[in-house]
Amino acid sequence: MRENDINYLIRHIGTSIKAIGDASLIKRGLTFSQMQLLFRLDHNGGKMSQKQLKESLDVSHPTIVGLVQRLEKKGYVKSVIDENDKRNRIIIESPKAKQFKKEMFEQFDQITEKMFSNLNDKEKEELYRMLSVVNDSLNEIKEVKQNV
Amino acid sequence: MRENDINYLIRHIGTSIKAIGDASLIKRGLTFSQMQLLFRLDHNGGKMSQKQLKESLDVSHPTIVGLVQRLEKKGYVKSVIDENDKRNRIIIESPKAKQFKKEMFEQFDQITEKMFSNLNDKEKEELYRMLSVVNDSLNEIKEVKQNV
DNA sequence: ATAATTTGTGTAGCGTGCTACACAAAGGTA
DNA sequence: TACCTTTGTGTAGCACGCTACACAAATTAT
Repeated sequence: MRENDINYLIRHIGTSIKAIGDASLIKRGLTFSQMQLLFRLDHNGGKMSQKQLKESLDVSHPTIVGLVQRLEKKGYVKSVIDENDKRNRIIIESPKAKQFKKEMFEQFDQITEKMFSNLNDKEKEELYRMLSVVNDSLNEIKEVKQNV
Repeated sequence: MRENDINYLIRHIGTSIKAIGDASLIKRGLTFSQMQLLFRLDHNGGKMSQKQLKESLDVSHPTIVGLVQRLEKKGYVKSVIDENDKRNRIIIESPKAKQFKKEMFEQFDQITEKMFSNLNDKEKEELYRMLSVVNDSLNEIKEVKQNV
């Protein structure tokens, strides 16, 4: 076992998670990444600035712009300029999102639960802990690179 | 902790691995995914069919086509039609790849090692084991979906 | 008050993953 | 032999990551 085997596996799992998530959301015209955004938005009261969303999901700002634009086009989200600070774009859960969110989120939980069903609770905790350690290391590495 | 926190983390780590890998390979004009392909190719004697590569990396065939085309354009790989079976495309390590591979692979090992340096050997083994379990579950889920 | 900087966003363009469609080569069947 | 199926590739087109560049609004400094 080499370290590269782990990162190959992580990347491969990431792709699979996305594929399975996308497949089970296709009926609603949503993708896994779009669902993650709606999830965060809802758990923050259904109203966040684009900047907050970017930080919550930890992606680049062009990525957020794309996600929001596609969600808005499909009517899951409305976006308006903040009149108090016109640099800010405020993203708001649409009535359509509110209407479907209960069943959407339940379905989503079911899927994600199934993905890890072959690990027991203790293992899941341990997996989460180790992944957090790795994630922190990677963030440090990225910061160092930025300072060079 | 919820299952979705794990898959968020996995996807986020995957993105970070790619970003760090890409950044450290940019001097050679390579990406992390391209490097993974060169790695597999080299460990299989420097000569594989495109089909074999696709299966080894477990990606779709259009993905392999893209990777190979970009690597060939940069001279890291040569691709020829198999005269015995003209459906097959054979991918061959170029002299340039052979020349640089020792230092490239050493550098690559260093980077990947650093990513998991905050876990001890036992933890790495355990992480690898649990990820393998999850990966197997996901492959099963994907197969079921295909049969529907 | 004016100029310089910071902040938040948008666009362009690329790599890499995917599915869907198309096609030629090879193999199997009538 | 002629037809049908399988196999391996290739292309089109999309989503979603990213960096680099651009710009207006807000803030800070002179």
